[in-house]
Amino acid sequence: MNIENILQTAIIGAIKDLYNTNVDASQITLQKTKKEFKGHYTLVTFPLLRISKKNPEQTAQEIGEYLAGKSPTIAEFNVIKGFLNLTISSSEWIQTLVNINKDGNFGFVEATDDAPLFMVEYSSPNTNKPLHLGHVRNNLLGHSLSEVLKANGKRVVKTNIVNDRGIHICKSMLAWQRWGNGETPASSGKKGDHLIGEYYVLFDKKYKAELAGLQATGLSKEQAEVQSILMEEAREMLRRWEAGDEETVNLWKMMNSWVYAGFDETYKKLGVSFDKVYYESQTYLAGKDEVLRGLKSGIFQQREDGSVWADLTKEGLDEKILLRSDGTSVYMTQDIGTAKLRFDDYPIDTMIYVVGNEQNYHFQVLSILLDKLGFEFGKGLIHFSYGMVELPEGKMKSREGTVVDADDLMEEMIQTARETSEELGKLDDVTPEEADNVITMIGMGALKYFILKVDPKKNMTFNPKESIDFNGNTGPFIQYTHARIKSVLRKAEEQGIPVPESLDPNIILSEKEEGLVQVLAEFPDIVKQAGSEYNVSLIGNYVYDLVKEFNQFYHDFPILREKDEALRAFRLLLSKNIALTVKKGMALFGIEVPERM
RNA sequence: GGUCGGGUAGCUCAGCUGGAUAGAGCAACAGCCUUCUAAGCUGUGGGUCCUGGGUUCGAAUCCCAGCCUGAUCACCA
Repeated sequence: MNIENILQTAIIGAIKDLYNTNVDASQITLQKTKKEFKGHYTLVTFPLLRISKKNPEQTAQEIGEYLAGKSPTIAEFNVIKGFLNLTISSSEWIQTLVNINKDGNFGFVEATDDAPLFMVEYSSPNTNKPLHLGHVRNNLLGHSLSEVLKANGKRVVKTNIVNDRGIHICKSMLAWQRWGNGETPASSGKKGDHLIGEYYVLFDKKYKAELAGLQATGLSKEQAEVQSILMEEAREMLRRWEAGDEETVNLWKMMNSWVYAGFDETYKKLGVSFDKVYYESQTYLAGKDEVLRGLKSGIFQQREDGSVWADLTKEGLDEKILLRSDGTSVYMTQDIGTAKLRFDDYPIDTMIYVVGNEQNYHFQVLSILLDKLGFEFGKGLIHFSYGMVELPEGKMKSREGTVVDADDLMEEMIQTARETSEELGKLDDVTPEEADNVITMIGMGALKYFILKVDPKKNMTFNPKESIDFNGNTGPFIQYTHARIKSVLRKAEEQGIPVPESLDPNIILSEKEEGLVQVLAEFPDIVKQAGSEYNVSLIGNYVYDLVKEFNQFYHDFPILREKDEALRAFRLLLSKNIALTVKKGMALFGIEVPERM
């Protein structure tokens, strides 16, 4: 039972005794007191005037007097206009801190075997090019959301659907076959996904040259596209693949394995992982069966040309094609198939798709279709929709070479962290291995925090320069503060000052100290809110607040030089628990915090 | 054109289940290192919360209309 709940209950009791009326918690507006006023929590009395039948000041005064007289929790109160500001007693904050310290799982709920099962799909790469900045946001959000859900006591299966089939893959394959001279990741030293990406680009280049050549002979653009030999060869390759031609399939397998090795490296560096990976090459046929089943039961309709459609005009949407006239699958068909397989594999309660907001419509439709087909999670599926990542110069465009490659970006971040650290003479006293470790944490922390602190649904601007700024609301600042706290704790140990388990309840605390405990105590609510709203950015902004408050405190109130033993004990225990909470909060972002930096 | 987002300080972003004088960081300027880590701290300046209506004791927050902006509306994925 936290202080806010205690207050709420006390206020409900006060209203019952004073005005003989029963109210529930939702009718009580309790908020943190603004900094410029004295107090910890503020009761807004305006909504209660109907019950008290008195003016705001009188109501606030009456409730204040009642509470102060009855509850030892409340040390004092003041009334400003209709606002009742309540000051919680120091001993209550001290008890709160001791309780937090005792709770090894502070802020986290342990999952039980029958807890709701969430499946979180994220990443979803194509195998014809390396991951870029947009994927970075996707992967970080997916991973972080999974961690937040786990912290809320949910069972989570992280999944990835790899788009490993289709014409785009064939383009890379064809280009490699034609112009590759047998180049492999091993022979060239290139990362597999980058190697394949190069051949995809090469195909595009050659294709464009071919088109230009054809157009030079007087053909229109459309005519040239039809006559293109390269494109026809790519299509032919796709047909051979679908027919199971051994040579083609072997080439496909070999090149895909290079890409997967490359992706694995990137995922590892990003710190993301999956419990179950699906491949579209293995799921796209299942969707077709589902659509045919729907056709048979009259949910879908077939047109004269053989194509199958879903009529969603009743739902306010359009008609949607599910099978082409030649019987082949479209994107939606594949997603239905993948959903079915997942549903067969796991007792999913909630399915979450971490996919960019350009697919909002797609998921709206998917939800309806799955529901019509009888999948229980269909109606309740959640599209965790996030906005685009733009650069200060504008949108990323592969054609214009403004795509930021994920591997390059991470390397750049870590490199900058290294340069800055060396410049400042940090890490002079540690081994090169430790230095590398810390530098990686900082570079990756900067990147992850910068992206995750922004509300997912908003488009954001990623400024590489600013993201590597080590001041302000950044990952490194949080990591830095953590390192300082750990330093204090280390020094305390060296000096033989123990971090206590319990505290003298009669210590006189400053407002700053009480305020810090108050912020610390909010952590479980923030985790809960982030989980229920599927908005992970709340975590980052909370941790930043906590860390910032501590940093300010840290300058004004020396911990180890405090002469009063009891007060010093309090500050040590507070520091320890703030460090721990920062670590837990950052872990929800997949950000490591160093012991020293 | 239909649908769905977004619009808050010069810039990047919080705040949005309605509450007090709208907050951070960056950038600018002025201070603070014999002190538990200065990757820090303190201070100053900076606002039509897109506009106009409405609901309310009270609106950045809710409702309506409009403006700007992004996404989407394919036998692409």
